[in-house]
Amino acid sequence: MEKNTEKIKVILADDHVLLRNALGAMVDKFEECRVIHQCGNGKEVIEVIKQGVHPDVIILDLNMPEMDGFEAASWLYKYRPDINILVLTMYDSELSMIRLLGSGVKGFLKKDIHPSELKRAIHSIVQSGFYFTNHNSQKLAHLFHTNTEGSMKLAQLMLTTHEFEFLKLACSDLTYKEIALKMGLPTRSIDTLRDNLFIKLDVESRVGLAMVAMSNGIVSF
Amino acid sequence: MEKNTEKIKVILADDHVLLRNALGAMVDKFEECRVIHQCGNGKEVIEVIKQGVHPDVIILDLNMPEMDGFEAASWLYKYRPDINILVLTMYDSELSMIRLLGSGVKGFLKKDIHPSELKRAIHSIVQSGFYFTNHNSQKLAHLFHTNTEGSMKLAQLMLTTHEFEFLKLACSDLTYKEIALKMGLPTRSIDTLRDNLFIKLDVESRVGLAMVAMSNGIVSF
DNA sequence: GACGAGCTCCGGGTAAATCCGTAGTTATGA
DNA sequence: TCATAACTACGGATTTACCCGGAGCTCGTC
Repeated sequence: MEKNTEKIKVILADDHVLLRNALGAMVDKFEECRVIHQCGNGKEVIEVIKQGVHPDVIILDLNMPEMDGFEAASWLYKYRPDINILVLTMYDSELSMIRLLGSGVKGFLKKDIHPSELKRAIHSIVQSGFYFTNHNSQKLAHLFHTNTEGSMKLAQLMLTTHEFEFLKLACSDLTYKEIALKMGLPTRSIDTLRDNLFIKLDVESRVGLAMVAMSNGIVSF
Repeated sequence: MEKNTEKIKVILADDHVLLRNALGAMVDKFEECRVIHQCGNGKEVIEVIKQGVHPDVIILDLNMPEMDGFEAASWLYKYRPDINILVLTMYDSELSMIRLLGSGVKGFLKKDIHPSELKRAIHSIVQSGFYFTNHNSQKLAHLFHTNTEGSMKLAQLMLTTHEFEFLKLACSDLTYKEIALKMGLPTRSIDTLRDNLFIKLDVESRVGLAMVAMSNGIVSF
């Protein structure tokens, strides 16, 4: 079973068993790869890692129950910064990309790529420690581009802890007053948080906030 | 290539190339099945069908660009009611189930099932014309259960054309007044639409509506 | 026709969300 | 050290969202 120890050891995390299995079969067919574990959420990943398993790559889905890709990536970055993380996402969002970069994620893949791209990504991240498609690179380059609107846009997409927490709570039936209570902040501060997010995320209503949060995988549903 | 014509001919529609390919490879490995086409959206499916291709099963994803699973299923039901449709969805939603049943969909699959379940589903829908998991059956049975809250709940989940249209428009920055304009209805009617949907969908704010719409695949994003 | 059910429409009122401008506090860096 | 920016906090004014009750309308059923 475990004969060929030179193979790239991959852990796959996605809550959809069907797709995870299909993807796992595909990765296993890449000759130099071997899926050593499949997990349904971030917690399972961490448990496996804690048991001493040391993969070369972890392919993380963003939306998962129990513990999502964001949280899992943050944990891994903190306690096992040597493990390469490749995030596989439905969305093409600068917002989550920025956050994930902060969590030490070194590669992004949209789910609409060609299988050969996945293969290339795995090799790239193992060999060079990172993987970005041209598309991603362009986005990043554009974001970090100084002097222009680029850097402003980057600043915009850096959400503070409060903003992030608020954004998640805004995706509910809760009143701003109730959200303020939950966050331990005065209602007025919530007003400012909201107003700032309206500008940062380029929306003009709470529904807009909720839509952005969902379409960027920030809230799981 | 096309030697074994007795195989079950499958068309696969999902906008995520990676997952679609992985899934296609899996289905192709089921000995009695053969994926004859892969499509990225509903429009492509319809084009293929119009060209005279006649599959035994079409496996449809719900969220797709251009033309989503709802629209594709409706078209197929109208013009090719003999083709079996199997809907593959991320969500476990009674709301979309009801709507899809009305579009002639005869089988549902959540993306978190085991591969063997997919195989069983394909065979079942080809042989008996339908496929429901125990879970689905229970949901349906519960919905159609007369005399109790069941039938009421069914009625609740049957959205009118206006309600459906409003629900989609509610997932935006538009004001109710603006939505009213777009729909050509007086603002007061929008009020009633909203109030009814609050009850039907068991939420108590517009954000709640948006969340339900998104988590049931009613709005694509 | 009488009836209820479902859809559309309305008035008036309260609470919430949104907009405008202002200002204190911290951290960062020239 | 002073300037700058980012975060937090506030007051007051306006618009929007939400809630309550009522009423006409069509349609199918008995």
